[in-house]
Amino acid sequence: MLDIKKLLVDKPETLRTKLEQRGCPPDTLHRLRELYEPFRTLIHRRDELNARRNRESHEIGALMKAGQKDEAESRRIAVRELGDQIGKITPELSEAEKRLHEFMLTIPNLPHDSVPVGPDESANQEIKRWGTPPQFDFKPLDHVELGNDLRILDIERAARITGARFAILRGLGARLERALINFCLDLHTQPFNPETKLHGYEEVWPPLIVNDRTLIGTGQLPKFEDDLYRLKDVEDVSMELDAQKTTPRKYYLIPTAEVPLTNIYAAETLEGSRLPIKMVAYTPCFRSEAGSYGKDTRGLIRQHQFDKVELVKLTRPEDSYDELESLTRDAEAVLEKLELAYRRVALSTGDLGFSAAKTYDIEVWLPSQNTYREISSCSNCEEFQARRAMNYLRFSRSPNSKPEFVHTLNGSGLAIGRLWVALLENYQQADGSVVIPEALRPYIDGLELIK
RNA sequence: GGAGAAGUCGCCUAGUGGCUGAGGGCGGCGGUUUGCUAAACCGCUAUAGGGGCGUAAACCCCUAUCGAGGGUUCGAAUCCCUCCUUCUCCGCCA
Repeated sequence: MLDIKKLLVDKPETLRTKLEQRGCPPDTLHRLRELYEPFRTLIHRRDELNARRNRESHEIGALMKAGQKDEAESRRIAVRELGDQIGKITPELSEAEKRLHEFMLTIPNLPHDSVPVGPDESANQEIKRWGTPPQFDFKPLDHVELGNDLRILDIERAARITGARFAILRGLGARLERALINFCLDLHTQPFNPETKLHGYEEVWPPLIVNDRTLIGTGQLPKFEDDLYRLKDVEDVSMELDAQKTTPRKYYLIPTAEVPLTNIYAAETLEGSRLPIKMVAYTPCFRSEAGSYGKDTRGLIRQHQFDKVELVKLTRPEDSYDELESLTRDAEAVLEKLELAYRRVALSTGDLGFSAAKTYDIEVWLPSQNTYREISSCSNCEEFQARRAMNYLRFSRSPNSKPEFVHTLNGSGLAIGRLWVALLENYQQADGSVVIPEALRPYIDGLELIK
Protein backbone atom coordinates (compact mmCIF):
# COMPACT_ATOMS: atom_id res chain seq x y z
CA MET A 1 0.00 0.00 0.00
CA LEU A 2 1.25 3.41 -0.93
CA ASP A 3 1.42 6.41 1.37
CA ILE A 4 -1.44 8.30 -0.22
CA LYS A 5 -0.94 11.58 1.54
CA LYS A 6 2.76 11.81 0.83
CA LEU A 7 2.40 10.82 -2.81
CA LEU A 8 -0.92 12.21 -3.96
CA VAL A 9 -0.68 15.52 -2.15
CA ASP A 10 3.06 16.17 -2.13
CA LYS A 11 4.45 14.33 -5.14
CA PRO A 12 1.71 13.73 -7.68
CA GLU A 13 4.16 13.90 -10.60
CA THR A 14 6.38 11.12 -9.27
CA LEU A 15 3.30 9.06 -8.62
CA ARG A 16 2.01 9.62 -12.15
CA THR A 17 5.25 8.65 -13.93
CA LYS A 18 5.92 5.63 -11.76
CA LEU A 19 2.41 4.29 -12.20
CA GLU A 20 2.70 4.82 -15.93
CA GLN A 21 6.01 2.96 -16.08
CA ARG A 22 4.35 0.08 -14.38
CA GLY A 23 1.57 -0.02 -16.91
CA CYS A 24 -1.27 1.12 -14.68
CA PRO A 25 -4.32 2.53 -16.44
CA PRO A 26 -3.76 6.25 -17.11
CA ASP A 27 -6.79 7.31 -15.08
CA THR A 28 -5.49 5.70 -11.88
CA LEU A 29 -4.30 8.97 -10.40
CA HIS A 30 -7.51 10.72 -11.31
CA ARG A 31 -9.63 7.99 -9.73
CA LEU A 32 -7.49 8.08 -6.62
CA ARG A 33 -8.05 11.78 -6.25
CA GLU A 34 -11.76 11.36 -6.84
CA LEU A 35 -11.93 8.96 -3.92
CA TYR A 36 -9.58 10.84 -1.63
CA GLU A 37 -11.20 14.27 -1.80
CA PRO A 38 -14.68 13.32 -0.54
CA PHE A 39 -13.08 11.26 2.18
CA ARG A 40 -11.07 14.24 3.29
CA THR A 41 -14.05 16.58 3.27
CA LEU A 42 -16.26 14.18 5.17
CA ILE A 43 -13.75 13.37 7.85
CA HIS A 44 -13.14 17.04 8.39
CA ARG A 45 -16.83 17.73 8.83
CA ARG A 46 -17.31 14.74 11.10
CA ASP A 47 -14.39 15.78 13.29
CA GLU A 48 -15.82 19.25 13.66
CA LEU A 49 -19.23 17.94 14.68
CA ASN A 50 -17.64 15.61 17.19
CA ALA A 51 -15.60 18.42 18.63
CA ARG A 52 -18.72 20.51 19.11
CA ARG A 53 -20.63 17.70 20.73
CA ASN A 54 -17.78 16.92 23.09
CA ARG A 55 -17.63 20.53 24.16
CA GLU A 56 -21.40 20.80 24.68
CA SER A 57 -21.67 17.54 26.56
CA HIS A 58 -18.97 18.66 28.85
CA GLU A 59 -20.87 21.82 29.61
CA ILE A 60 -24.03 19.89 30.31
CA GLY A 61 -22.12 17.88 32.85
CA ALA A 62 -21.00 21.06 34.55
CA LEU A 63 -24.56 22.43 34.63
CA MET A 64 -25.91 19.23 36.13
CA LYS A 65 -23.33 19.39 38.84
CA ALA A 66 -24.20 23.01 39.54
CA GLY A 67 -27.83 21.97 39.96
CA GLN A 68 -29.13 23.94 36.96
CA LYS A 69 -31.40 21.16 35.84
CA ASP A 70 -33.66 23.16 33.51
CA GLU A 71 -30.81 24.73 31.63
CA ALA A 72 -29.15 21.35 31.25
CA GLU A 73 -32.36 19.79 29.99
CA SER A 74 -32.82 22.29 27.16
CA ARG A 75 -29.17 22.05 26.14
CA ARG A 76 -29.52 18.32 26.06
CA ILE A 77 -32.29 18.48 23.50
CA ALA A 78 -30.19 20.79 21.32
CA VAL A 79 -27.21 18.49 21.43
CA ARG A 80 -29.36 15.54 20.48
CA GLU A 81 -29.75 17.19 17.06
CA LEU A 82 -25.99 17.28 16.73
CA GLY A 83 -25.93 13.59 17.41
CA ASP A 84 -28.42 13.02 14.62
CA GLN A 85 -26.20 14.89 12.18
CA ILE A 86 -23.22 12.84 13.19
CA GLY A 87 -25.29 9.72 12.83
CA LYS A 88 -26.12 10.73 9.28
CA ILE A 89 -22.59 11.54 8.22
CA THR A 90 -20.94 8.49 9.73
CA PRO A 91 -22.14 5.88 7.24
CA GLU A 92 -21.26 8.24 4.38
CA LEU A 93 -17.79 8.60 5.77
CA SER A 94 -17.18 4.93 6.33
CA GLU A 95 -18.42 4.23 2.82
CA ALA A 96 -16.00 6.80 1.37
CA GLU A 97 -13.17 5.43 3.48
CA LYS A 98 -13.92 1.88 2.48
CA ARG A 99 -13.96 2.73 -1.22
CA LEU A 100 -10.71 4.63 -0.94
CA HIS A 101 -9.05 1.83 0.97
CA GLU A 102 -10.28 -0.86 -1.40
CA PHE A 103 -8.95 1.05 -4.36
CA MET A 104 -5.64 1.65 -2.65
CA LEU A 105 -5.27 -2.09 -2.19
CA THR A 106 -5.36 -2.58 -5.96
CA ILE A 107 -2.56 -0.13 -6.74
CA PRO A 108 0.82 -1.81 -7.17
CA ASN A 109 4.09 -0.77 -5.58
CA LEU A 110 6.17 1.89 -7.31
CA PRO A 111 9.38 0.81 -9.04
CA HIS A 112 12.72 1.84 -7.55
CA ASP A 113 14.75 4.37 -9.53
CA SER A 114 17.33 1.72 -10.43
CA VAL A 115 14.76 -0.47 -12.20
CA PRO A 116 15.08 -0.50 -16.01
CA VAL A 117 12.11 1.25 -17.58
CA GLY A 118 10.17 -0.72 -20.16
CA PRO A 119 6.76 -2.12 -21.02
CA ASP A 120 7.39 -5.84 -20.44
CA GLU A 121 9.98 -8.59 -20.12
CA SER A 122 11.65 -7.53 -23.36
CA ALA A 123 13.11 -4.60 -21.41
CA ASN A 124 14.58 -6.80 -18.69
CA GLN A 125 18.27 -6.36 -18.20
CA GLU A 126 20.76 -9.17 -17.93
CA ILE A 127 23.08 -8.40 -15.03
CA LYS A 128 25.48 -11.31 -15.13
CA ARG A 129 26.11 -14.89 -16.18
CA TRP A 130 27.75 -17.62 -14.17
CA GLY A 131 29.03 -20.98 -15.44
CA THR A 132 28.98 -22.53 -18.86
CA PRO A 133 26.01 -24.45 -20.22
CA PRO A 134 27.05 -28.08 -20.74
CA GLN A 135 27.89 -29.32 -24.23
CA PHE A 136 26.51 -32.72 -25.22
CA ASP A 137 27.81 -34.94 -27.99
CA PHE A 138 24.40 -36.54 -28.12
CA LYS A 139 20.91 -35.12 -28.26
CA PRO A 140 19.97 -34.26 -24.68
CA LEU A 141 16.61 -35.45 -23.42
CA ASP A 142 14.22 -33.37 -21.41
CA HIS A 143 13.49 -34.17 -17.78
CA VAL A 144 10.21 -35.90 -18.57
CA GLU A 145 11.86 -38.49 -20.80
CA LEU A 146 14.77 -38.86 -18.43
CA GLY A 147 12.49 -39.16 -15.42
CA ASN A 148 10.21 -41.69 -17.10
CA ASP A 149 13.11 -43.85 -18.27
CA LEU A 150 14.71 -43.78 -14.83
CA ARG A 151 11.30 -44.54 -13.29
CA ILE A 152 11.61 -41.66 -10.88
CA LEU A 153 8.88 -39.44 -12.33
CA ASP A 154 5.27 -40.40 -13.09
CA ILE A 155 3.05 -37.69 -14.46
CA GLU A 156 0.40 -39.88 -16.06
CA ARG A 157 -0.59 -41.62 -12.85
CA ALA A 158 -0.56 -38.31 -10.99
CA ALA A 159 -3.14 -37.08 -13.48
CA ARG A 160 -5.27 -40.08 -12.52
CA ILE A 161 -5.22 -39.48 -8.80
CA THR A 162 -5.56 -35.71 -9.06
CA GLY A 163 -5.42 -34.09 -12.49
CA ALA A 164 -3.22 -32.12 -14.82
CA ARG A 165 -0.17 -30.30 -13.51
CA PHE A 166 0.53 -32.75 -10.71
CA ALA A 167 3.37 -35.21 -10.48
CA ILE A 168 4.48 -38.26 -8.57
CA LEU A 169 8.15 -38.55 -7.72
CA ARG A 170 9.28 -41.99 -6.68
CA GLY A 171 12.32 -43.89 -5.64
CA LEU A 172 15.42 -41.84 -6.21
CA GLY A 173 13.25 -39.10 -7.69
CA ALA A 174 11.53 -38.57 -4.37
CA ARG A 175 14.83 -38.98 -2.62
CA LEU A 176 16.41 -36.36 -4.86
CA GLU A 177 13.63 -33.89 -4.07
CA ARG A 178 14.21 -34.39 -0.36
CA ALA A 179 17.97 -34.09 -0.79
CA LEU A 180 17.59 -30.78 -2.61
CA ILE A 181 15.29 -29.41 0.08
CA ASN A 182 17.73 -30.34 2.81
CA PHE A 183 20.67 -29.08 0.83
CA CYS A 184 19.09 -25.65 0.45
CA LEU A 185 17.98 -25.43 4.06
CA ASP A 186 21.37 -26.46 5.40
CA LEU A 187 23.09 -23.91 3.21
CA HIS A 188 20.93 -20.98 4.23
CA THR A 189 20.89 -21.83 7.91
CA GLN A 190 24.68 -21.82 8.12
CA PRO A 191 25.92 -19.13 10.49
CA PHE A 192 26.09 -15.67 8.95
CA ASN A 193 29.43 -15.06 7.26
CA PRO A 194 30.41 -11.41 7.83
CA GLU A 195 32.87 -11.46 4.95
CA THR A 196 30.60 -12.76 2.23
CA LYS A 197 27.43 -11.43 3.93
CA LEU A 198 25.84 -14.76 3.11
CA HIS A 199 23.43 -17.04 4.98
CA GLY A 200 22.46 -16.91 8.64
CA TYR A 201 18.74 -17.53 8.19
CA GLU A 202 16.50 -18.90 10.91
CA GLU A 203 14.59 -21.98 9.86
CA VAL A 204 10.81 -21.74 10.15
CA TRP A 205 7.92 -24.16 9.72
CA PRO A 206 4.91 -21.96 8.98
CA PRO A 207 1.25 -22.83 8.49
CA LEU A 208 0.42 -23.91 4.94
CA ILE A 209 -3.06 -22.46 5.26
CA VAL A 210 -3.46 -18.73 5.82
CA ASN A 211 -6.36 -16.32 6.15
CA ASP A 212 -7.36 -13.52 3.78
CA ARG A 213 -5.92 -10.80 5.95
CA THR A 214 -2.51 -12.36 5.67
CA LEU A 215 -2.78 -12.55 1.90
CA ILE A 216 -3.77 -8.90 1.75
CA GLY A 217 -0.62 -8.12 3.71
CA THR A 218 1.69 -9.58 1.10
CA GLY A 219 -0.40 -8.40 -1.85
CA GLN A 220 -1.96 -11.55 -3.33
CA LEU A 221 -5.38 -10.27 -2.32
CA PRO A 222 -7.65 -8.64 -3.26
CA LYS A 223 -6.43 -8.57 -6.85
CA PHE A 224 -5.18 -12.07 -7.53
CA GLU A 225 -7.66 -14.36 -5.83
CA ASP A 226 -7.97 -16.43 -9.02
CA ASP A 227 -4.38 -17.60 -8.62
CA LEU A 228 -5.09 -19.09 -5.21
CA TYR A 229 -6.72 -22.23 -3.90
CA ARG A 230 -9.41 -21.30 -1.45
CA LEU A 231 -10.63 -23.70 1.20
CA LYS A 232 -14.28 -24.20 1.90
CA ASP A 233 -14.92 -21.96 4.84
CA VAL A 234 -16.74 -23.54 7.74
CA GLU A 235 -16.66 -20.29 9.68
CA ASP A 236 -18.80 -18.64 7.02
CA VAL A 237 -21.70 -20.83 8.03
CA SER A 238 -21.58 -20.32 11.77
CA MET A 239 -21.38 -16.56 11.29
CA GLU A 240 -24.44 -16.44 9.11
CA LEU A 241 -26.51 -18.08 11.82
CA ASP A 242 -26.37 -15.14 14.18
CA ALA A 243 -26.50 -12.62 11.33
CA GLN A 244 -23.69 -10.52 12.69
CA LYS A 245 -21.58 -8.29 10.54
CA THR A 246 -18.28 -9.72 11.68
CA THR A 247 -16.26 -10.41 8.59
CA PRO A 248 -15.72 -14.12 8.28
CA ARG A 249 -12.26 -15.33 7.58
CA LYS A 250 -11.41 -16.99 4.36
CA TYR A 251 -8.76 -19.67 4.25
CA TYR A 252 -6.36 -20.33 1.41
CA LEU A 253 -3.47 -22.66 0.65
CA ILE A 254 -0.25 -20.69 0.53
CA PRO A 255 1.13 -19.93 -2.95
CA THR A 256 4.59 -19.40 -1.39
CA ALA A 257 6.12 -19.36 2.08
CA GLU A 258 6.65 -15.63 1.57
CA VAL A 259 3.05 -15.19 2.68
CA PRO A 260 3.22 -16.67 6.19
CA LEU A 261 6.82 -15.63 6.82
CA THR A 262 6.44 -11.97 5.89
CA ASN A 263 3.31 -11.73 8.01
CA ILE A 264 4.72 -13.31 11.16
CA TYR A 265 5.27 -9.95 12.84
CA ALA A 266 2.34 -8.14 11.23
CA ALA A 267 0.93 -5.32 13.35
CA GLU A 268 3.88 -5.46 15.74
CA THR A 269 6.52 -2.91 16.55
CA LEU A 270 9.90 -4.59 16.62
CA GLU A 271 12.97 -3.39 18.45
CA GLY A 272 15.40 -1.91 15.95
CA SER A 273 18.22 -4.02 17.35
CA ARG A 274 16.47 -7.16 16.14
CA LEU A 275 16.79 -6.21 12.48
CA PRO A 276 17.53 -7.62 10.06
CA ILE A 277 15.34 -10.66 10.64
CA LYS A 278 16.18 -13.43 8.20
CA MET A 279 13.99 -16.50 7.83
CA VAL A 280 14.06 -19.52 5.59
CA ALA A 281 11.32 -22.08 5.17
CA TYR A 282 10.68 -25.10 3.08
CA THR A 283 7.03 -25.47 2.13
CA PRO A 284 4.93 -26.92 -0.61
CA CYS A 285 3.31 -24.14 -2.65
CA PHE A 286 -0.12 -24.24 -4.26
CA ARG A 287 -1.10 -22.20 -7.28
CA SER A 288 -4.13 -22.49 -9.49
CA GLU A 289 -2.16 -21.18 -12.49
CA ALA A 290 -5.31 -19.56 -13.81
CA GLY A 291 -4.66 -17.99 -17.18
CA SER A 292 -1.60 -20.08 -17.93
CA TYR A 293 -3.39 -22.65 -20.05
CA GLY A 294 -1.13 -24.01 -22.71
CA LYS A 295 1.98 -22.58 -21.06
CA ASP A 296 4.64 -25.04 -19.93
CA THR A 297 2.23 -27.92 -20.15
CA ARG A 298 4.98 -30.49 -20.28
CA GLY A 299 6.73 -31.73 -17.18
CA LEU A 300 7.48 -30.20 -13.84
CA ILE A 301 8.07 -26.61 -14.85
CA ARG A 302 4.60 -25.35 -13.97
CA GLN A 303 2.70 -27.38 -11.36
CA HIS A 304 -0.26 -26.71 -9.11
CA GLN A 305 1.77 -28.05 -6.21
CA PHE A 306 5.50 -27.62 -5.96
CA ASP A 307 8.21 -27.47 -3.33
CA LYS A 308 10.13 -24.33 -2.59
CA VAL A 309 12.68 -23.10 -0.10
CA GLU A 310 11.94 -19.45 0.50
CA LEU A 311 14.05 -16.66 1.95
CA VAL A 312 12.47 -13.69 3.70
CA LYS A 313 14.12 -10.67 5.27
CA LEU A 314 12.80 -7.80 7.35
CA THR A 315 15.26 -4.91 7.30
CA ARG A 316 15.81 -1.26 8.05
CA PRO A 317 14.91 0.97 5.09
CA GLU A 318 18.47 2.16 4.60
CA ASP A 319 19.77 -1.42 4.38
CA SER A 320 17.18 -3.00 2.16
CA TYR A 321 18.95 -2.66 -1.18
CA ASP A 322 22.20 -4.10 0.18
CA GLU A 323 20.13 -6.87 1.68
CA LEU A 324 18.51 -7.53 -1.68
CA GLU A 325 21.96 -8.03 -3.20
CA SER A 326 23.01 -10.47 -0.50
CA LEU A 327 19.69 -12.29 -0.60
CA THR A 328 20.10 -12.76 -4.33
CA ARG A 329 23.64 -14.00 -3.71
CA ASP A 330 22.28 -16.48 -1.16
CA ALA A 331 19.99 -17.89 -3.82
CA GLU A 332 22.72 -17.95 -6.44
CA ALA A 333 25.02 -19.80 -4.05
CA VAL A 334 22.79 -22.87 -4.38
CA LEU A 335 23.35 -23.03 -8.13
CA GLU A 336 27.06 -22.37 -7.79
CA LYS A 337 27.50 -25.19 -5.30
CA LEU A 338 25.58 -27.51 -7.58
CA GLU A 339 27.52 -26.18 -10.57
CA LEU A 340 24.56 -25.21 -12.66
CA ALA A 341 24.91 -22.39 -15.17
CA TYR A 342 22.66 -19.41 -14.56
CA ARG A 343 22.16 -15.76 -15.27
CA ARG A 344 20.73 -12.90 -13.26
CA VAL A 345 18.17 -10.56 -14.78
CA ALA A 346 16.81 -7.28 -13.45
CA LEU A 347 13.10 -7.09 -14.21
CA SER A 348 11.87 -3.98 -15.98
CA THR A 349 9.16 -1.68 -14.62
CA GLY A 350 6.56 -3.39 -16.80
CA ASP A 351 7.48 -6.89 -15.64
CA LEU A 352 7.58 -6.33 -11.87
CA GLY A 353 5.28 -8.25 -9.59
CA PHE A 354 2.52 -6.37 -7.78
CA SER A 355 4.29 -5.81 -4.46
CA ALA A 356 7.86 -5.42 -5.65
CA ALA A 357 9.86 -2.21 -5.99
CA LYS A 358 12.76 -4.10 -7.52
CA THR A 359 13.22 -7.71 -8.58
CA TYR A 360 16.06 -9.91 -9.77
CA ASP A 361 15.17 -13.13 -11.48
CA ILE A 362 17.70 -15.93 -11.42
CA GLU A 363 17.44 -18.17 -14.44
CA VAL A 364 19.04 -21.58 -14.69
CA TRP A 365 20.19 -23.16 -17.93
CA LEU A 366 17.83 -25.84 -19.27
CA PRO A 367 19.40 -27.90 -22.10
CA SER A 368 16.07 -29.23 -23.36
CA GLN A 369 14.81 -25.70 -23.92
CA ASN A 370 18.19 -24.36 -24.92
CA THR A 371 17.59 -21.32 -22.76
CA TYR A 372 17.67 -19.93 -19.23
CA ARG A 373 14.50 -20.42 -17.18
CA GLU A 374 13.42 -18.69 -13.98
CA ILE A 375 14.29 -20.62 -10.84
CA SER A 376 14.17 -17.78 -8.34
CA SER A 377 12.73 -14.32 -8.02
CA CYS A 378 14.24 -12.00 -5.42
CA SER A 379 12.37 -8.82 -4.55
CA ASN A 380 12.58 -5.82 -2.34
CA CYS A 381 9.04 -4.70 -1.51
CA GLU A 382 10.28 -1.75 0.55
CA GLU A 383 7.48 -0.69 2.92
CA PHE A 384 4.64 -1.65 0.58
CA GLN A 385 3.75 -4.90 2.34
CA ALA A 386 4.46 -3.53 5.80
CA ARG A 387 1.83 -0.85 5.27
CA ARG A 388 -0.94 -2.94 3.78
CA ALA A 389 -4.23 -3.79 5.40
CA MET A 390 -3.39 -2.16 8.71
CA ASN A 391 -0.55 -4.62 9.05
CA TYR A 392 1.66 -2.05 10.58
CA LEU A 393 4.88 -3.96 10.62
CA ARG A 394 7.29 -1.53 12.15
CA PHE A 395 10.38 -1.08 14.21
CA SER A 396 11.78 1.47 16.63
CA ARG A 397 15.35 2.62 16.35
CA SER A 398 15.48 3.36 20.06
CA PRO A 399 12.88 3.02 22.81
CA ASN A 400 11.54 6.55 22.45
CA SER A 401 11.79 7.09 18.73
CA LYS A 402 8.87 7.03 16.39
CA PRO A 403 8.20 3.64 14.82
CA GLU A 404 9.01 3.28 11.13
CA PHE A 405 7.98 0.69 8.60
CA VAL A 406 10.39 -2.15 7.97
CA HIS A 407 11.28 -3.12 4.44
CA THR A 408 10.35 -6.65 3.43
CA LEU A 409 12.28 -8.81 1.00
CA ASN A 410 11.74 -12.27 -0.33
CA GLY A 411 13.27 -14.67 -2.78
CA SER A 412 13.24 -18.32 -3.67
CA GLY A 413 16.28 -20.14 -2.51
CA LEU A 414 15.30 -22.08 -4.65
CA ALA A 415 12.30 -23.54 -6.41
CA ILE A 416 12.96 -27.21 -5.75
CA GLY A 417 10.90 -28.65 -8.61
CA ARG A 418 12.71 -26.60 -11.21
CA LEU A 419 16.00 -27.37 -9.54
CA TRP A 420 15.18 -31.07 -9.87
CA VAL A 421 14.54 -30.48 -13.56
CA ALA A 422 17.77 -28.53 -14.05
CA LEU A 423 19.78 -31.18 -12.29
CA LEU A 424 18.45 -34.03 -14.43
CA GLU A 425 18.84 -32.19 -17.67
CA ASN A 426 22.27 -30.68 -17.05
CA TYR A 427 23.84 -33.79 -15.56
CA GLN A 428 22.45 -36.36 -17.98
CA GLN A 429 24.73 -38.73 -19.83
CA ALA A 430 24.44 -40.44 -23.18
CA ASP A 431 23.06 -43.64 -21.60
CA GLY A 432 20.25 -41.76 -19.87
CA SER A 433 21.82 -41.87 -16.42
CA VAL A 434 22.25 -38.74 -14.32
CA VAL A 435 25.33 -37.76 -12.35
CA ILE A 436 24.76 -36.38 -8.87
CA PRO A 437 26.90 -33.28 -8.34
CA GLU A 438 29.41 -33.74 -5.59
CA ALA A 439 27.99 -31.18 -3.19
CA LEU A 440 24.68 -33.03 -3.13
CA ARG A 441 26.02 -36.54 -2.55
CA PRO A 442 26.13 -36.31 1.25
CA TYR A 443 22.38 -35.72 1.10
CA ILE A 444 21.63 -38.83 -0.89
CA ASP A 445 23.70 -41.54 0.78
CA GLY A 446 26.80 -40.70 -1.24
CA LEU A 447 25.10 -41.76 -4.44
CA GLU A 448 27.03 -40.69 -7.54
CA LEU A 449 24.71 -41.74 -10.31
CA ILE A 450 21.01 -42.25 -10.91
CA LYS A 451 20.52 -44.95 -13.50
C1' G B 1 -17.64 -30.46 21.10
C1' G B 2 -19.17 -29.24 26.72
C1' A B 3 -18.28 -26.05 31.25
C1' G B 4 -15.94 -21.86 33.50
C1' A B 5 -12.66 -17.32 33.78
C1' A B 6 -10.43 -13.25 31.55
C1' G B 7 -9.05 -9.31 27.75
C1' U B 8 -7.17 -1.22 29.99
C1' C B 9 -1.12 2.76 27.48
C1' G B 10 6.08 -1.91 26.21
C1' C B 11 4.95 -5.07 31.00
C1' C B 12 1.98 -5.27 35.79
C1' U B 13 -2.17 -2.81 37.55
C1' A B 14 -6.32 1.33 39.25
C1' G B 15 -10.74 2.56 37.42
C1' U B 16 -19.25 0.89 38.01
C1' G B 17 -21.77 7.27 33.41
C1' G B 18 -18.97 13.69 33.00
C1' C B 19 -13.17 16.00 37.14
C1' U B 20 -10.42 9.67 32.40
C1' G B 21 -6.59 9.58 26.52
C1' A B 22 -7.01 7.31 31.07
C1' G B 23 -4.07 7.21 37.78
C1' G B 24 -0.01 4.15 40.13
C1' G B 25 4.28 0.78 39.70
C1' C B 26 8.09 -1.41 36.55
C1' G B 27 10.93 -0.74 32.29
C1' G B 28 12.98 3.00 28.76
C1' C B 29 14.87 8.04 27.51
C1' G B 30 16.75 12.97 29.12
C1' G B 31 18.49 15.88 33.27
C1' U B 32 20.32 17.27 38.49
C1' U B 33 23.83 15.23 41.93
C1' U B 34 28.52 12.14 41.53
C1' G B 35 35.86 10.39 41.15
C1' C B 36 32.96 5.93 38.82
C1' U B 37 28.69 2.99 39.66
C1' A B 38 24.44 2.82 42.51
C1' A B 39 20.75 5.48 45.04
C1' A B 40 17.72 9.77 45.33
C1' C B 41 15.13 13.67 42.91
C1' C B 42 12.94 16.23 38.39
C1' G B 43 11.00 15.84 33.44
C1' C B 44 9.51 12.95 29.20
C1' U B 45 7.48 8.04 27.51
C1' A B 46 0.98 5.49 22.35
C1' U B 47 -0.74 5.32 17.42
C1' A B 48 -3.55 6.81 13.33
C1' G B 49 -6.40 10.48 10.66
C1' G B 50 -7.64 15.64 9.60
C1' G B 51 -6.35 20.81 9.87
C1' G B 52 -2.98 25.09 10.83
C1' C B 53 0.72 24.58 6.07
C1' G B 54 1.81 27.76 0.80
C1' U B 55 9.20 22.70 0.34
C1' A B 56 10.83 19.83 4.74
C1' A B 57 11.40 19.43 9.86
C1' A B 58 9.65 21.22 14.35
C1' C B 59 5.46 22.90 16.77
C1' C B 60 0.18 23.76 17.71
C1' C B 61 -5.18 22.49 17.38
C1' C B 62 -9.07 18.90 16.57
C1' U B 63 -10.86 13.80 16.03
C1' A B 64 -10.60 8.55 16.84
C1' U B 65 -8.77 4.38 19.62
C1' C B 66 -9.42 0.86 27.01
C1' G B 67 -9.90 -7.01 22.28
C1' A B 68 -13.67 -5.98 17.70
C1' G B 69 -18.41 -4.39 15.97
C1' G B 70 -23.15 -2.53 17.17
C1' G B 71 -26.78 -0.32 20.76
C1' U B 72 -28.56 2.99 25.02
C1' U B 73 -27.21 8.30 26.42
C1' C B 74 -26.36 15.21 25.74
C1' G B 75 -22.01 12.24 27.29
C1' A B 76 -19.48 5.18 27.68
C1' A B 77 -13.16 2.04 29.71
C1' U B 78 -17.68 2.01 32.81
C1' C B 79 -24.59 -0.07 31.05
C1' C B 80 -26.82 -3.66 27.04
C1' C B 81 -26.15 -7.13 22.64
C1' U B 82 -23.08 -9.96 19.33
C1' C B 83 -18.48 -11.63 17.92
C1' C B 84 -13.16 -12.59 18.43
C1' U B 85 -9.02 -14.10 21.25
C1' U B 86 -6.53 -16.23 25.48
C1' C B 87 -6.42 -19.38 29.80
C1' U B 88 -8.37 -23.66 32.95
C1' C B 89 -11.11 -28.30 33.30
C1' C B 90 -13.71 -32.41 30.64
C1' G B 91 -14.41 -35.09 25.94
C1' C B 92 -12.34 -36.50 21.10
C1' C B 93 -8.05 -37.00 18.02
C1' A B 94 -2.53 -37.58 14.65
